[in-house]
Amino acid sequence: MGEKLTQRQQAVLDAIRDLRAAKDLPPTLREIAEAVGLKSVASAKYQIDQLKAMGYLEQRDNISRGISLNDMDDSNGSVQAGNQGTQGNNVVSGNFKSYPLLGKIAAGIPLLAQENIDDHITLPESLVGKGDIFLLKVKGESMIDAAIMDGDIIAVRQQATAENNDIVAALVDDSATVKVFKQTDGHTWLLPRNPAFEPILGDHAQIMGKVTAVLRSV
Amino acid sequence: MGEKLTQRQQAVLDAIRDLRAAKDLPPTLREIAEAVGLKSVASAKYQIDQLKAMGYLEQRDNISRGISLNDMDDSNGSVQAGNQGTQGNNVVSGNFKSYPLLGKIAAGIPLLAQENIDDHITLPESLVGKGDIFLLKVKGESMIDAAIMDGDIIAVRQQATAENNDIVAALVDDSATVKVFKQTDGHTWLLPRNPAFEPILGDHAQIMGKVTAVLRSV
DNA sequence: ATCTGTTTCGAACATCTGTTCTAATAATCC
DNA sequence: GGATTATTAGAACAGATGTTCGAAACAGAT
Repeated sequence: MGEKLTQRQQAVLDAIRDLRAAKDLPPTLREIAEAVGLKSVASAKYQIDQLKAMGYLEQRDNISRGISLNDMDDSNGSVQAGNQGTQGNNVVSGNFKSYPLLGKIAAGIPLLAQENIDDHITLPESLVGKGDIFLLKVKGESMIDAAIMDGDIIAVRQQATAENNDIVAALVDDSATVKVFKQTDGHTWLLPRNPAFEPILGDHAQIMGKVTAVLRSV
Repeated sequence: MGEKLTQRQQAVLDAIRDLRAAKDLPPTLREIAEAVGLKSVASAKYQIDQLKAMGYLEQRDNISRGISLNDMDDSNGSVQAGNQGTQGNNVVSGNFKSYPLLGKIAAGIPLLAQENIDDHITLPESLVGKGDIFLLKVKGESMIDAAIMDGDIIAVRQQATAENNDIVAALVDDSATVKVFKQTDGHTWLLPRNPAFEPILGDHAQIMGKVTAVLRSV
């Protein structure tokens, strides 16, 4: 079983792991086929059979979603010199979670209360980071020089305070805003990253959290 | 949902938890029916519907083994409307696919050949759009005014041509670059969105595709 | 090119699985 | 007891899912 994995096989294994994490449920053959770009279920099954024969996974007969991965990380001999480097820089893999997308913030209600939640989006945790994360849709161009555009979705890690130059989401007059956090001689400022906008005095603002990711669909 | 559970309901919940633990897979309605001693699938479904209405579990429509228990720790009886942001129960929305992250582009080789693929990332299709999508890691600041930073990951929909003002990924001298596509009087230009960079004559460039999404971890 | 082995596809099929209906049974209340 | 509700059962159906087969597409070697 020490064989080297083809790119397709690696993609299938990655897809199984990610899909399982994303939905908290092992994928079906069709889901695998679609995720990997195979147009036939039979092709997915073919790949599964190969990987099964190589010992990379198990599949229970005739059981829906009966695929389970076998942990065979490294330590396996016969690792050819070939593709070792590719696995190192895993940008995203593994943990997926469902994050709430906040809509209009209602005054006097806990941030993550049902009333504030518009939707849920499942994303890789490695993309948005650990902690209590929620999502916000950016309105306006005040942060354009920080490469955050109108309509972008930002991930925010909940925290009551921040450090200088952090990009934070804050609640000012019951509406959420994204700005750069800056504290000087006793005052808190929320700075835009756009010359056309004015800094906001943030002494009475409530820091929602720190921006940990930016997502944009164009 | 403060109702008291009947014996049968408790048995169903226990069975779901036990079966899931035993096989590392949520049970089907028939498996539940057998475990609890119900002779009809419909009876199991009836119980599931009850528990679902009471909020003890979720079930995804028409998805096999789509039952997941809701953590409602009875430790505190006063469960007010403002439920904590229990991240656990997903409202998983949309299709997930595994997309290849391209690394260094090798000359004369099809874009999506094995040699070019560094990794795979599974993302919601709704984020990156439909079509043949691949991912690229952005290097450099040439698109900063389009809110694309160094280190961002972009999703690219493969297509050989583009329309004016599209943001495209193109292959120039065997290296990938992200620019704005512009065609004027017989010439193709690849325009940066940063005054510090010069336009590139793209007549001999190969258009890889159009940028459909931008992802950034900060 | 031809051969050979691998991979993909499409379709048909069998089975698993969720859904919906009706009727029968059990439990509860008056 | 009778009436009402809750629960179970059965069957038929629809959809999801795994399996199998043959042909086609593909890649690599001869």
